[in-house]
Amino acid sequence: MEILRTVVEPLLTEALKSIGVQNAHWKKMLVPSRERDQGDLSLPCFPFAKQLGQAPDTIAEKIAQALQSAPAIGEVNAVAGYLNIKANPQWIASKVIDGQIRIGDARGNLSSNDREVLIEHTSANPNGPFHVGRARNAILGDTLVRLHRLYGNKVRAEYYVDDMGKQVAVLAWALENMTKSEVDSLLNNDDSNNPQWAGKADHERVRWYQAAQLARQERDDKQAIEDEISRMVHASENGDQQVLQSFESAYQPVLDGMLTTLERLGIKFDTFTKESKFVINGDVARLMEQFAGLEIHGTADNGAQFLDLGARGLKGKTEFFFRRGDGSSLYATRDIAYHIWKWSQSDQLINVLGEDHKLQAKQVGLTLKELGQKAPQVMFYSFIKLPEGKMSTRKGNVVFMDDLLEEAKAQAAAVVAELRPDYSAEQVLEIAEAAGTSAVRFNIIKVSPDKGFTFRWEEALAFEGGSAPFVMYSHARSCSIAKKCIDSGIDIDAVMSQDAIDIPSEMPVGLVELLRSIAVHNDILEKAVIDRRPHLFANQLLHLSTAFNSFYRDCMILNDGEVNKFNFRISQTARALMRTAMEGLGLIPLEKM
RNA sequence: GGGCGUGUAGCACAGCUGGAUAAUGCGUUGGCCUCCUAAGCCGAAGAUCCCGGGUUCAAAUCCUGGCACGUCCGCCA
Repeated sequence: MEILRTVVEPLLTEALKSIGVQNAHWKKMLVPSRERDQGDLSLPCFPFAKQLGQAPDTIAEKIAQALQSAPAIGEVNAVAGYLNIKANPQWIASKVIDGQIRIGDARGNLSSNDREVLIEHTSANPNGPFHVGRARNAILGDTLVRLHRLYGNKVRAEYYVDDMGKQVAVLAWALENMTKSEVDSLLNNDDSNNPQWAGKADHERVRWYQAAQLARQERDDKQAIEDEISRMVHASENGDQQVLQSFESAYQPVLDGMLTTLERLGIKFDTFTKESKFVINGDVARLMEQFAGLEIHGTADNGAQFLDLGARGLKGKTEFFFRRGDGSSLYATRDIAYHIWKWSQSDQLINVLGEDHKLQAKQVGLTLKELGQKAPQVMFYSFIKLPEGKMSTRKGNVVFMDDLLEEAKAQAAAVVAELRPDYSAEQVLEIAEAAGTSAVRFNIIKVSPDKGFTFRWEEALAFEGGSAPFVMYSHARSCSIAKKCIDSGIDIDAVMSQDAIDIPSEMPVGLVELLRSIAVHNDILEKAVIDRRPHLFANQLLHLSTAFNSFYRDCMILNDGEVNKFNFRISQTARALMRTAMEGLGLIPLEKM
């Protein structure tokens, strides 16, 4: 609780001086209390024991007595060698009532500094529909974008389009050289695809891609196919406009289909940058020339070139190849050119990458440093597995995002229809869409990115406990009560702007817990943003919602047509915080559900 | 074989820049709707924090050695 720390630190400095502690090392020992019942900030007194020649219990006791009181400080107690300080709930309440709690805006309308953060995420090869595994990148990346905006940063969300290389070449080749019946027969007429996605290019064209992959292994003329694809790949890497154009017409509809899926999850990008840009404009060629002059540069027998990053701390295989024997560039080389360009666009770079890219990211980072540039920050995430094992399109062991979202909506609709029998069918579907997509997002956001994650339908579609609908429900309740106030003729604007609001001297536990949660809300947002750990904020929103529900139980806002102004103001603050936090996580803040 | 990551109640997951009685949800279980949305609230039971050693006043957290799982170790992307 940082707002409490600013008050407590000077007082604690004095108190510690009075018992003989002069230096300020203790400041980093003053931490949020682990035992929430005990306090908001705690100072373990064990390290002072040796210095003062006294028992930690005694020291804690002495500090407690020497600590000057202040309006911010509620209880101070000394327990088992800890000095525990609890904020005065009335003091927190006064801060809330005075509007001193930052609400924020995840849509980016409240940027409070001029730095711009460029967050690159997703950047999936445009060769097929998103499955749940690939979507973890998009959901985490978009959440990071939103949280930065909520925090007050200017953000640019960027998609790096892989518009050259083998994967798109295969897709382009297939679309130009294979008929539908060929594709169908190669895939054994197995159309397990959901017919609902007929006409959606990512689902349609991926069949050509898959069929081509089989053709490359099975067909009699497979060598000819390979030669042709190889020719296209190399032409693209040399910036051949005609080939690049044919690639684009192959992948663009696929990419559009993928983006449609993401849009349903509230995910949007500000800019798209094509990989070929840096080949065409000569950056890649110049970069390779520059590499050749570096002291860690090396050349293989066939003329391929590399940098030996072993000298820069890379372990394992230390040769980082940036140029093939035939002189063409490699993916990582282009990625470095891309990063140099990105640094010209922004002060802070963040990439969201799967754990399989760790080595490559390390190589790019070290090379950028070798060139005198900074390495980007990276948020890595572990892969999503299915209970049956690794997700694999080839083996058909895959859950498509489009199907998941449909299923989520259908199951949510069943729940809504049962819980709210009086709602119209249209209303039910609207709520179901919001609850379903939010649930899917939240399910992925709330776990730590570096934790392996097993996708289970029953968990993704759980609509209670620690889920998005739980949060949405708390928020909807806060909206409902406000609406009720308006409906009973109360001028809520007047209540909100009224200066003197009495703060009750007695507070029920639900209210106190809500105030404490509000008081740490922005601390946790900051930590989640700086540490790139969105799940921390997801957790906070869960706590805030739980606290709101307890407050709602304990504190009547509307009683016999009379509004309790204090409770109403607290409720409205919580409502605003829940709303912006939900937007920050990409959940849809319905006002009624 | 080497690098990196993960291992915490039946299940899932938080805590990991050392600090108290290891938090939360599901599941199990007991209560609460004549009272602002019960998708809710309140209570109970449930944990050798993967294993062994070490550092420390203090280890789930740091070091070290194992084990298990994931991932990478392409002149692929």
